[in-house]
Amino acid sequence: MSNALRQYLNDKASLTEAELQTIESLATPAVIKKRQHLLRAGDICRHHNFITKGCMKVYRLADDGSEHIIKFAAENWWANDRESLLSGRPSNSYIAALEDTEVLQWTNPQFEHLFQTIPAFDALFKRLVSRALDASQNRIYTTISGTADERYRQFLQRYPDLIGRIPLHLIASYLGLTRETLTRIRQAERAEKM
Amino acid sequence: MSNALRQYLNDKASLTEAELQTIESLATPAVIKKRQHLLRAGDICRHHNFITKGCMKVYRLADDGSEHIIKFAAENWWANDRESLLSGRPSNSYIAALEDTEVLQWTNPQFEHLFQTIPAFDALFKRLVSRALDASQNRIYTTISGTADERYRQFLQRYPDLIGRIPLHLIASYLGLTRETLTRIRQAERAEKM
DNA sequence: CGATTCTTTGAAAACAGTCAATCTGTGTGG
DNA sequence: CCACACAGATTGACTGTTTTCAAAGAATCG
Repeated sequence: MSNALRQYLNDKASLTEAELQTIESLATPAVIKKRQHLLRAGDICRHHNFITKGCMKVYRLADDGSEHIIKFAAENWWANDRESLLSGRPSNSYIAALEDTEVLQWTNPQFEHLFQTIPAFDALFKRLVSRALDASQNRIYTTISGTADERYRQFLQRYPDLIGRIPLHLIASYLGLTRETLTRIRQAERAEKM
Repeated sequence: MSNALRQYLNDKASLTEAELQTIESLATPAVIKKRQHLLRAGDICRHHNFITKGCMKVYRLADDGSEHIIKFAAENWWANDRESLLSGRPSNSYIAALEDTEVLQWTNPQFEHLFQTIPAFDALFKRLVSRALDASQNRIYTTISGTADERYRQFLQRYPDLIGRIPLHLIASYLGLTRETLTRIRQAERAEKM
């Protein structure tokens, strides 16, 4: 089994060897090839997915068929529709692989079991959800307060490792822009530097 | 002491009378008059604030001095800068009263103590933070995917109790619009219905 | 009443979206 | 190895939406 998870957990929490093994033993590995879906709207999200390799997009489709990216998730990120996963109701979101991707999966009952038996794991997730909420609020702020190019600059700062890896039209979608507008922003930026 | 908290907690969690009393006994009431601040950017957020009466805005100031509303909080809502409260670092946000407002306050150590001694309280907050994260992601989606008037309609649906209570220019700020634009959207809506 | 605060209006300018076409690079199958 | 298809990026002209600025009209409060 990949040790990406081990490194991640050791980095983020203090777990005993036995606890690590319990967590690992409940995980099921899965491979999602580029362009394949891990989840579709209407389906119920059944797993917590930890990405050990590759990259995915979490997105929704608007009534007019346009795709809007909620988030990207590469190595050491979690990709799932929490709302569906925790409520058992159908998902509003799609999750698809942007590259050949490897994930580790746990069902929600398995996760609950881990929470109850491993306090440090419970604490880790409290922290993660809490941070995710803060990050989400920050994104709301930049989205409502900034112009298109401020949003793009913020994205560059926050996710430098994603640029070059993710097609620009998907970044545009994440930022709430059309691909053409993003092209023009980048063009203007280049002009500025000369 | 106000029993708004009691009703809220009984509604959201199963707590014994003794647990309720513990929670209440640690709370400090405070009154914030209309237009007064509960928190300013640069200060450290020291309390979890539960609103028992009134209404507040949580906002940030952009470099150009413009105000952008992160959220509104009326009765039975929590208003604080979580990032500052949990990290101990200075806040980026302001919190101000839109009406004369009464809150109950707990320090973070008090909250941690409650989490550790009252499992149902811990579970309640896990749920709250989790839901808040889902709501935040949903708001991001509507913000990046919708037009100004779709965002406004969504707001009406989601927070019908806030309209009429909160000045329109603040709602515009929440939606990432200018007040003039919101006026025009509402005008168009009215025209539509005739 | 006078002073704020809030809302509306109009005209012009800035901004972002749409549509259609082209260009680029990549990879696949013949 | 070439030809073709395909995904991605760019460009130009045009349209539509939103902001900006300036002003004035309601509403509320002391």
